[in-house]
Amino acid sequence: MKIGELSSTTGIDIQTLRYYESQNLISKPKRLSNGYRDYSDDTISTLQFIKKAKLVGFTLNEIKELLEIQVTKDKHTCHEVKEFTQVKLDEINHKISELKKIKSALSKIHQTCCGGFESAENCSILSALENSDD
Amino acid sequence: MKIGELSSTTGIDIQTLRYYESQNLISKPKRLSNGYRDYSDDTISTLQFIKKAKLVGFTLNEIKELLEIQVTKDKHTCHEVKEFTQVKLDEINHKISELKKIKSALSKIHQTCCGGFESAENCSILSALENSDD
DNA sequence: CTTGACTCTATAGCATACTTTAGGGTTTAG
DNA sequence: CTAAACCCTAAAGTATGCTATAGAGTCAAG
Repeated sequence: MKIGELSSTTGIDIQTLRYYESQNLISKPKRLSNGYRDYSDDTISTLQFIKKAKLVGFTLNEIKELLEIQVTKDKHTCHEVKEFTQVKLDEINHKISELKKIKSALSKIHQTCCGGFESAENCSILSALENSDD
Repeated sequence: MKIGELSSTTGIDIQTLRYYESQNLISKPKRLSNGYRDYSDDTISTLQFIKKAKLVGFTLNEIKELLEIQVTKDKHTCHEVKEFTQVKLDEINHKISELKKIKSALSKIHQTCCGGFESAENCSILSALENSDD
């Protein structure tokens, strides 16, 4: 699979794919005899993961760490992996709970704010958050 | 409340506070007779919201939009607010569901990966995501 | 056999979100 | 009254994550 196909499959710009390679987010692909990059199908799921992780606020470096989770004799012990995944799980739980707060505030605005003729209560995200009792 | 106190209260750098002001994320505070900024307590909750929204991947511009939600005679109609909050709610639901997928993959690694002596199955985030059937 | 679409490397530029620097005034404790 | 700790503006610099440009080779169709 050449870079153009990978790009249209994943919706990630060709330049960005080369950039990700330079940052070691995706492994260096084989090359065709003419020097063109020749990607394996596995790369697609890596890139889809990168897109999703970026969406929810992980940096490229954090994503690299997530992709590097592995237990190998010479690199990472079980203990390290357990510890790292726990830290990341805590982070993710925190993110989910913050998103839920923002969600309930927005829901409140969406549902009640425009009930009457310009009823002004809970019309700002901050007041909707403050009054949230869930 | 002077800028230093606001900074230590919120954990946001003084320079960053002035930057947020310049980007109109927080409103311009009153000034003391000596020209020092004099913040009201309201600013704290705005800044806490900014921190949380940043954490979950909103840009400063998106955060500004969220903070600007208001139904006012001359600016935003109910319809606009309804539409905008719906779009943001969809985005947030998407983020939550992506976070949950990553969470369940990490959980799987955390729980099963180190069960035996370097059992190698599901030890990468991608294989844990692929095998996820929830 | 050439033209247009594709690929390559290397480098420069850009948007976002800070962060630091320079140069200066203000306040407060000793 | 001075030194440390605080505040001010304006402008330059930095890190991250792309995005565009230049200059060149490759390939497939007509």
